[in-house]
Amino acid sequence: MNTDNTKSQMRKGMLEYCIMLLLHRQSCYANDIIQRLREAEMIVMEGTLYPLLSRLKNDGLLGYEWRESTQGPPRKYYTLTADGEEALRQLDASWEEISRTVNFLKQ
Amino acid sequence: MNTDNTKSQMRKGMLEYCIMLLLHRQSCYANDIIQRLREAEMIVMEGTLYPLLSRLKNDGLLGYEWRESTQGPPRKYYTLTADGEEALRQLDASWEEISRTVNFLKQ
DNA sequence: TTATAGTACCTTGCGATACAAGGTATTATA
DNA sequence: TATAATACCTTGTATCGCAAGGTACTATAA
Repeated sequence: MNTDNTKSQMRKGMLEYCIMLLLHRQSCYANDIIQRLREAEMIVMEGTLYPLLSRLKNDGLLGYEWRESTQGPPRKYYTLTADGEEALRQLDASWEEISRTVNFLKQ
Repeated sequence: MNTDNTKSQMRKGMLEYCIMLLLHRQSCYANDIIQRLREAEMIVMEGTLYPLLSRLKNDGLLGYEWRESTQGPPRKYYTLTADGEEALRQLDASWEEISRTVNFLKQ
């Protein structure tokens, strides 16, 4: 029984949405995001996150700026662009639709 | 902006769960499932559904039986097995967890 | 009887993406 | 000066949804 696989599949598509929800509230750099999503019980790997952030940036949904750190190398802080905020609103709607679907099917 | 792509990604992982929710209530054959999920606003393609049903059957989560049709060729009706019911309960828990995560991130 | 349309099942090839593993660069500390 | 810690990124693999194409059976019309 591969429930773990299905479970991870269920979480897969939600990742972008969750990351955008996070960035809607505050700018973050990669390790911030990993940390905060872990607190929200969603595990993300570095190898997943970096390409995903690049993808969203190339799509114009995210921007970033370098900030110095007192602890090590500089950090790349990502922020939602106006297009990103608009996309997030559409994803909010998609999430609502999925919720409705599941609740409908659960009767 | 590829919101459609992200939206479809969001739905991706939910498909198995939704199909199992459906089969929990009644046995269905493929076109039944496509029809009923469409009513629940979740679009599924044949090329997606058939391999998915085979996968779940091979994992022992679904069984099937052939039934004659008055309208054409016989139909393959799928039903949740006991293992399938158990897996569904675990997916219910995963869905609850994802809901909590999203609501937590939405504040 | 034969041809056509409808229904139902399945497979192949492609693209997208999460993840594991490995790599590079910068900074602080021993 | 060497090591550890932090931070960024890339490559290779496996999975999976989807579009397109294919086979088979049944009913209907010519």
